[in-house]
Amino acid sequence: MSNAIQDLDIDRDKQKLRIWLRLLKISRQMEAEIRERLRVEFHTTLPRFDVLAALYRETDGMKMSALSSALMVSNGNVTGIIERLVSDGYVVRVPVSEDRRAMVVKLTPTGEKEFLHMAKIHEGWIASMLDSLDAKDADILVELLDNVQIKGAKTL
Amino acid sequence: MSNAIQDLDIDRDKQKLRIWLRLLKISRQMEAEIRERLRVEFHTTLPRFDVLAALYRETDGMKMSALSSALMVSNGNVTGIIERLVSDGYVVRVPVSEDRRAMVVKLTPTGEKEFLHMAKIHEGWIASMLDSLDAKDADILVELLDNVQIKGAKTL
DNA sequence: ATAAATTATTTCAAGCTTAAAATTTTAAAT
DNA sequence: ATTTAAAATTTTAAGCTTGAAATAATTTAT
Repeated sequence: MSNAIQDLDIDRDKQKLRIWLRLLKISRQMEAEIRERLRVEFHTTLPRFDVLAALYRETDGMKMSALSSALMVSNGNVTGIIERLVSDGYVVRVPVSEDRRAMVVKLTPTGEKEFLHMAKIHEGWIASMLDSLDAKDADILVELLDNVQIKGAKTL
Repeated sequence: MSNAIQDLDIDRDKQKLRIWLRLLKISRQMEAEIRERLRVEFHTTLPRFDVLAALYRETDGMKMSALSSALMVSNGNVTGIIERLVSDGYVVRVPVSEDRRAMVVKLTPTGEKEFLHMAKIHEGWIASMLDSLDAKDADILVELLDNVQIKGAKTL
């Protein structure tokens, strides 16, 4: 490979790195803000919110393993979060009759009500945080992001 | 406000939410992959790598408070990470003569050498993960991301 | 000079997170 | 039928993370 082409590759690598660092900064800023608001407004945490959101989409409930793979976190992690949600009455564990190893987790009516309340307000937070983005840029961004494929990573 | 305009606002909110969810998915996928590779290849963690990266940029070292605000994490968090880096010989704590409350943290030669080694390989990981992004789209994306301002969040 | 407020850092308790090991149950192979 | 392998989940140990409280030192106000 010629030196000129090698230099181009290095520049490309640096540009990808820049994209990653910028992506990381934005998502960390937004995540920190969301965590803070969930804590102050709703006395809850992002992992708990994520679990409720996943369960809301599945009316019939989810197995522990389905939850952990949907959220891309470890099994043991979900165990702990569910324990706390159960003791708060937002979620129930139901044994699966066909498979005595498995547990299905479902939202309680209380959990569903609480999630819907939070989700509505949460959507407003996101919109206000991304206020600087005009409709045209948002269209381009959504298109670009939808087409990004992370090579080497598990595809959720 | 007319119903038609209200509907547009709701659509805009949903689009912002979609951008956020997509952004979050990408950064979590990449972060998970990077954490995994740091663990397997270098027996280290992302927070430790982040601290080394911050210290590498500041030859004269950083105070604990400067580190925690640069990384957008709590003071107590940095305390623990630095403790482990010190016991591994990658970092030293130097008392500040003018202010007996403060501590300056610096890379040791070992820490710098180790960081440079990892950083070079890390850059390659990022580039390969974002391989699906062609140069043209990468240009547009970097431009868009650079202009995003997160309203209501602390600006790093 | 003294008191009060601020700043730098650490400690603490609680929760999040992971990988690895252990349990229990189911399925497959012999 | 028995053994073996695979799957679902929990437990455990270690590290990350936070907010709040505690310490210690500096700065500001009186």
